[in-house]
Amino acid sequence: MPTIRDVARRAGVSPATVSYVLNNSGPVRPETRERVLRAIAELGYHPHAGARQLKRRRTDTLGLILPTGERRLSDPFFLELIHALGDACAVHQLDLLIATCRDPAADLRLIDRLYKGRRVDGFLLIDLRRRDPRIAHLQAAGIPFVAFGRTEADGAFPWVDVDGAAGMRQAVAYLAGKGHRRIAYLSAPLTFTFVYHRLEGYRQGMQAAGLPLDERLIRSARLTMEGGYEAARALLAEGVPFTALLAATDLMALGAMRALHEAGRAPGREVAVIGFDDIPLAAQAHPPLTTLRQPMDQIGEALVRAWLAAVNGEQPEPVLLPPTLILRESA
Amino acid sequence: MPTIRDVARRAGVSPATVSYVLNNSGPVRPETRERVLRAIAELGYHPHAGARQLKRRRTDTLGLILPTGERRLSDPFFLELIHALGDACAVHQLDLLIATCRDPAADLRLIDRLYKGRRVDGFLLIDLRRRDPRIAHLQAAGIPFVAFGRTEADGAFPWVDVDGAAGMRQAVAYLAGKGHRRIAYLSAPLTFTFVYHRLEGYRQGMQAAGLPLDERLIRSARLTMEGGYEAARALLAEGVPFTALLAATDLMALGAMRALHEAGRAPGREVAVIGFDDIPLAAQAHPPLTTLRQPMDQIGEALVRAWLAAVNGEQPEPVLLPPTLILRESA
DNA sequence: CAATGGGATTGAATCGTTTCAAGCTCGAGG
DNA sequence: CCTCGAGCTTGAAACGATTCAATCCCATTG
Repeated sequence: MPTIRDVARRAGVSPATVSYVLNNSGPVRPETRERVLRAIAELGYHPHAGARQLKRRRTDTLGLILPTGERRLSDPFFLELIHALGDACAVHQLDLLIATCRDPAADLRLIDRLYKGRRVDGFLLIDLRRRDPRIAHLQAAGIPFVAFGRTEADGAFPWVDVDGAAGMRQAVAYLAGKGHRRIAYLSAPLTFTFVYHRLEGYRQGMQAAGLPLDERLIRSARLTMEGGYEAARALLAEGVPFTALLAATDLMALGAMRALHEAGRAPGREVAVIGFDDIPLAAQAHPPLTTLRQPMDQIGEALVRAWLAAVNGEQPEPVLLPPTLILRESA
Repeated sequence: MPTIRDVARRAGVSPATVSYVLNNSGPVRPETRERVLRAIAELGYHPHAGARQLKRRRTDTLGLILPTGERRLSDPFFLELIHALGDACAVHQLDLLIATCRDPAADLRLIDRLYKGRRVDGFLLIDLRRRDPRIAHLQAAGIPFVAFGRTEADGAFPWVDVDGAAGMRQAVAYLAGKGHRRIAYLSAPLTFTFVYHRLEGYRQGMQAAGLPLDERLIRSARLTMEGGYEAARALLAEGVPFTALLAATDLMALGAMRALHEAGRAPGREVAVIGFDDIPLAAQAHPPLTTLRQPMDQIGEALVRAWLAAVNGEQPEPVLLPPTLILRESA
């Protein structure tokens, strides 16, 4: 494999000059630059990442930790997120390092190992809890990071999030506009911040629409298809009347639709259903699921941008992106 | 951040000794080792990845490229795969670098950049086509890799795969054993090797069971839920009789179940349905989907193991893992 | 008691970059 | 014709580990 010296020799210059050309630092005469570039191309030279890293004290690598213990992230949404992140990283010439962590207690150690071992310049936190110990740890250790999602305190740390409350308000308003008055809501354990915000949005929406808030219409279930199915079944079994149903995630909405089908209350026709996320499955459901789309590309881009700022020692402003109501046939 | 010299100074030894302790290379007296380990712990020292990389000519990093162009990998199966890989990497103290590539033509260049820039020691190929240009490229360039899946030629390269043909044979045998004679099969574009193998397995299974092969029962569709839905609908619309249905993937099976429901032919009761993959959604379907489970943990482990061998210059034997028939209520 | 030998330890070179300070070239100005 | 300085270019010193060869220590043996 050619090194910078080989390039230098071939171009008849010194390694320093090659470096200047590579990084656009330092003044280089156009014809010299030309010669260097030609030599690079001819040799198929690529700078050695480790060596650069050693000297520049930068890895240009972003660390993403996938929790895989209690709640294994099997929601297809995360696959979309990974794709979006990968794309955004590519745009900014960054690499994406993914680590999994079975033991939820061990992820702090994993973070330390990756950062102190200079494998990554900083982290991207996903799957945030309302009280998230990772935040304090990272802040205390002075490790740059950006979170996808917020914590309860909304303390001063950089995050990017989708405005779940606004989304749900919009959904409720839409349903209310169509005459629905009894709108059920499938929530989930409030450990996760986004679940909490979305529920708040529902409440605010109901209030804004002047609709009474019947707590019996609010159910908590697991964040899976099955969770949605069971919650909807329970709701139907208890005979609490409702004409529309909002779910915290698409997956739950899909499960709920299943329950409605089985109960003979055709989703879309007899009961309006709206989900959240717009996973690929949503469009393929029957009927196609009306949902609030998370702007994946913007999320990826915002996260990476904020991450870069954080790594450069800045304090990037939080970013709150609006979801978009995608009207399909389920509502 | 402490370096190896700091540790050495604190332990009263030379950097060389610390290195020996860290890597278990070279002889070190127990009490010296003890002192060094204490110093490491006290300082919270982690070796600098870049520096090691530079000297050892190893990154201990495995590259995974997610194609994201034509066929964006939105099948939840890939999320499971990523998890399994991450876990296996953790076991072997490796890091997992994920890159996405929008332009299908550009992935060869991406491979070169990552490898020649010594960001990874080798690659993991997924989503294999029957004729896959990446194989030739990697072989020609002498870049270590392991594929998840095979190509048509089954040329001499290391791969790990799940025996799709065996799985489908088993599924057909199971159905035949229950008295089914007319078993429909939802296939997909044969570009992907696994699709081809699974179809072959179906054919072999039918033959082995002494069942007639009615080509009208074999449909090709897209590898999505919608694809399965449409294919099943077409099948029903044409009135070709069948009492059981096999699909190339769970996602397709899920779509087909939807079509059966709509046509009033209750899956599980009136039509037996079997999928392939055992994605998390399968167990949550209604009825829960009988399917062939891919042994994710074994796959991850086998891939990483083979990858390590390949990186060490060996020619690891291909590994063909058997899927397991998971009986649920759909068949 | 001196020589020997093997295990433990160390000094120094090296991996491939970046970057500072120093050097070179060449045209303009005195 | 010399000096000066701007603009390019370069030599060499890091960065933080690994590893070979050399040295040191100490117990054993003749």
